[in-house]
Amino acid sequence: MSVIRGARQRARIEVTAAIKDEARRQLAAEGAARLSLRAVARELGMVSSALYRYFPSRDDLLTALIIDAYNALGEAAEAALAESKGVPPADRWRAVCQAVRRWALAHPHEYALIYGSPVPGYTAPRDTAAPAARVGRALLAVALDAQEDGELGEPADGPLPPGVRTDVERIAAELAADLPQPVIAGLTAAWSQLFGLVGFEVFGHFNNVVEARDEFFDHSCAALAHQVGLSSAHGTHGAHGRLLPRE
Amino acid sequence: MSVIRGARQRARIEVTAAIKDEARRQLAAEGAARLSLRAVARELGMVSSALYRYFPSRDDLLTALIIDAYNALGEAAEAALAESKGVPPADRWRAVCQAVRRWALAHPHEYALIYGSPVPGYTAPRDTAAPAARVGRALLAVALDAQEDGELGEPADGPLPPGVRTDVERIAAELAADLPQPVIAGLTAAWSQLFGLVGFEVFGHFNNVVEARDEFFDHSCAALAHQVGLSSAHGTHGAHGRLLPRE
DNA sequence: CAACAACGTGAGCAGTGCTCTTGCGAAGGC
DNA sequence: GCCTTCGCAAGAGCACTGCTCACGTTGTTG
Repeated sequence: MSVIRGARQRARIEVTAAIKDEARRQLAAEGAARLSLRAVARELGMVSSALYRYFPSRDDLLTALIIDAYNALGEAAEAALAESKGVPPADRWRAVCQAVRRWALAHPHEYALIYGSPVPGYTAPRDTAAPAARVGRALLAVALDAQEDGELGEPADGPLPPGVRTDVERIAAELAADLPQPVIAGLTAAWSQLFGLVGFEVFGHFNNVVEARDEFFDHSCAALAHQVGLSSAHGTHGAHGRLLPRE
Repeated sequence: MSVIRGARQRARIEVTAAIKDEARRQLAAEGAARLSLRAVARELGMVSSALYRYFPSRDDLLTALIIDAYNALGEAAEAALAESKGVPPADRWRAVCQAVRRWALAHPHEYALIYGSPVPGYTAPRDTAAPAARVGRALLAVALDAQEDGELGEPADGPLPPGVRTDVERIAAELAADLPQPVIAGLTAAWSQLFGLVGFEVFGHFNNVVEARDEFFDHSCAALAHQVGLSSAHGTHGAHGRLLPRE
């Protein structure tokens, strides 16, 4: 299984990786719309038709890049989660959010590929589901660890509508997350709202509106943490110097 | 100025409108990526090159559609604002949010055009700024009216970071909005977070996660209203039957 | 009426995704 | 060791795209 069969399969793996690398380069430079199979092949010194031995279509290449992007973003979030072990839950939350934001700002076209308009066919393949869930799982882990340490309050929202309750119960069962129902609901909302904040910044909707991007994002994330039920230690509110070094 | 000069100018206006209509049709049917100048010209019974007398390039056509989409969404939000005059501020807030969501779900490709990945050139023209601001202004109007009626509380967030304060002061001056600073900050965040919620639903990120979309969105919007400082009347929480008829 | 500008036409260029046939060289069974 | 099979690259080609340009036609205006 994991044994390398021969020179042929090894070459195939290498060429596939080279194609993805070059495609990612063009994606980062020009955006998904400008990504061209022929240009990738040209840069790699092969004929365009040869590329179809590795990816059945342009959309399949894009799908591969989508999965890679989800994984890269997920890794960034998980790294922030691991590094912030031990700090107060609200600060951990902000650390994970900032990691997501930083990755998005550093890779705007890849971010647009996964959280912008769904371009290939308008239906995401099944393979993207698991990588796409990694950021959400990282956010959830913050809440889980906070609960373990007894630092998780319950958000004082109104009662959950019945449909939301069944959704929340299913989510709790799937992820084996033994959290209060309002926390899971708040977490789901905060998850999407985080990408609202990040998307607005990356896509330029904050131009001429918000200039102090760093501070505004951090402040808004603190509010999100509160909404989820993560108690914030007073005083550490504006001091994100140690935890989140600038660049 | 407003007098119609002759048959020629009248024809120009009509043809321009016909091109935009057909383009909008193809946009709604297939998405921005599949929109083809030649197909539009073909459908209109003219030669593709003739189309360049009206729009200098494909991107210019798309820009026109973007402005139209911003205006259509803005009108939907403003209509909800006008219709909900007199109801409690939190309910008004939810009504405007639901209007935005409904328009987005009804016009997913147009929504993707304006709030998805920025496709043309990666820099939005200046003409889009004013139409793009209409939804934000509608949300702001809810807070302004609430303040007039003395129904605006102050969100109990931490103190605003200094950079955010200057941003907020500039926004308050530009829009002549005499609101508490934390309200403006919360409003800006809620504005972007609203599009996080809507975008996740339209783009399918809630698939297999949230099924009770209507209830979840309404519940989350109530939380957003609270974050802004709009006091919600208890009891009307889950009853969105009268205010927001299903379809 | 004549000059001009706006407009529609068709050919053409460079580029795209994708298919198909052809030939070559490595992998594996006898 | 030979031979068959299969994976792979090459090249031609199809249908399509955005866009340009020279050419007539036609409404507008001095």
